[in-house]
Amino acid sequence: MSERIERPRGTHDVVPAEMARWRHVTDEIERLCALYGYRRILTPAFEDTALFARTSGGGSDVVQKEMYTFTDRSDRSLTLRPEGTAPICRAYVEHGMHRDPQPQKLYTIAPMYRYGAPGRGRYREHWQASVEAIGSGDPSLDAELIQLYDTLLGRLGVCSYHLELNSIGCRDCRPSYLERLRAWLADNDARLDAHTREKAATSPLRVFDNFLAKPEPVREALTEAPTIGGSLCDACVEHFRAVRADLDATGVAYRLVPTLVRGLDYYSRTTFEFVGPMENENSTITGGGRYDYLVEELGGPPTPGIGFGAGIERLLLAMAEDGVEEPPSPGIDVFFALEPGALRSAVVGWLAALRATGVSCDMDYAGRSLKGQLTQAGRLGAAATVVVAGDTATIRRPGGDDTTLPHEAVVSTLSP
RNA sequence: GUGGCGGUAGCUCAGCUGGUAGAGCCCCGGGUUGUGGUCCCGGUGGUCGCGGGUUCGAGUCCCGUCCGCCACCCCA
Repeated sequence: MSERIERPRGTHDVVPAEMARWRHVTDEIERLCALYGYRRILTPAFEDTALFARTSGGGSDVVQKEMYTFTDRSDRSLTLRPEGTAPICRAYVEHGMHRDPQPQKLYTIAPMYRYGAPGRGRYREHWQASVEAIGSGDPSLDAELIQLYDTLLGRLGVCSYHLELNSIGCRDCRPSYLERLRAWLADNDARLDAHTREKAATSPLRVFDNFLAKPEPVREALTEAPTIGGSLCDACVEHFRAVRADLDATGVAYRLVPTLVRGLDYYSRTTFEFVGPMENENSTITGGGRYDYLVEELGGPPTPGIGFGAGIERLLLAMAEDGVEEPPSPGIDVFFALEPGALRSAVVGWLAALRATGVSCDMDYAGRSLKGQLTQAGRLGAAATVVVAGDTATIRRPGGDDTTLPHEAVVSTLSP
């Protein structure tokens, strides 16, 4: 035997046995997106490295240590997409969608790539639904998008989760907040630990990350730090109020988390995360927010936008965690089992004729005994099993009476 | 990337202080059975993650490496 080749670290296969669950999730996403007016878009798996380097932010973990970047044979720097928003915005600009009716509601379901340490619910290649509404700053759109995902969780049977919500301000108010925060961090430097100091130097907004893991004195100190919520400009306060009002109106529960900052730098105003029931730390099933400057940064006109990335694998884990039953996989219509001595040539013709009329059917290709063939019919969930003898065939249906027919009548009897 | 735990049949796992590999499920066959379910009998299937070392002898001990999981970190 040759040396065995295994799948690369951090990747996974979706085998047929899992496909019913997988399809259940993606079908529901597609159904909801259609219901909310989102249209599907497909973008390349790799992009110009600059697309992510410029938009995600140089200080972000994604850019700093998680990008799959490579040069092709012409020395172009390319990167396997780590997230879905920037590519969709790039396509929005590139195809002049800003000239189409606004907002453009777009979504994709596609694999994303991040070179991080793998674990449960954490993959180097993972699938995400990326749902984006570009071209409107209406706060109702923020709420609608959040409500869409909330509805998805409900439809999929996930109930152990909560929604964390925050506003991180805009161009007008965030800089002054940052200034105040920086000043506070400098004044209180002695009360911080090394980790927090490091964050304070690179991305001050993130000093609140992982709050619960910090030493008690540091936590105590940070509770005194100014939060963005107290520093929003009037427009941002009003926007956030309107978002919450819509969420209240649609019955979406949320927790205000004034320290919630997202991992990508392009966000502004509304940010949110849905946190699921998983035991380990990878329990964020969806994260998203508003990105009112992203399109502009990509060379388009000033254009607001909002979206989220929903991890498919984590959704599946959350469903498993909540004990959601597997949807029954559909069986085939007809299975042909041959008595010893029956001619296969006739059955081959019947299969083709029935399939042509839309009847799904199959027979044994493993040399099984009749009993084995009947077992196989059961495994395939056949609605009808046809036991083929020399000149006749007997149609069996679970719970029904057997019908024995001459060969000539088989196809017409089984056709719809 | 750092630290901790783990890796035995397709799956879930057993294998005591080193003596040369087992169970259940699955799969295949036979029998039973008023039909494809149940039950009974039998069978196929293992580079013990990989490589090296210690030893008369390694699944078992040591080193390296790969993979998984957990924590840190961050997120989907």
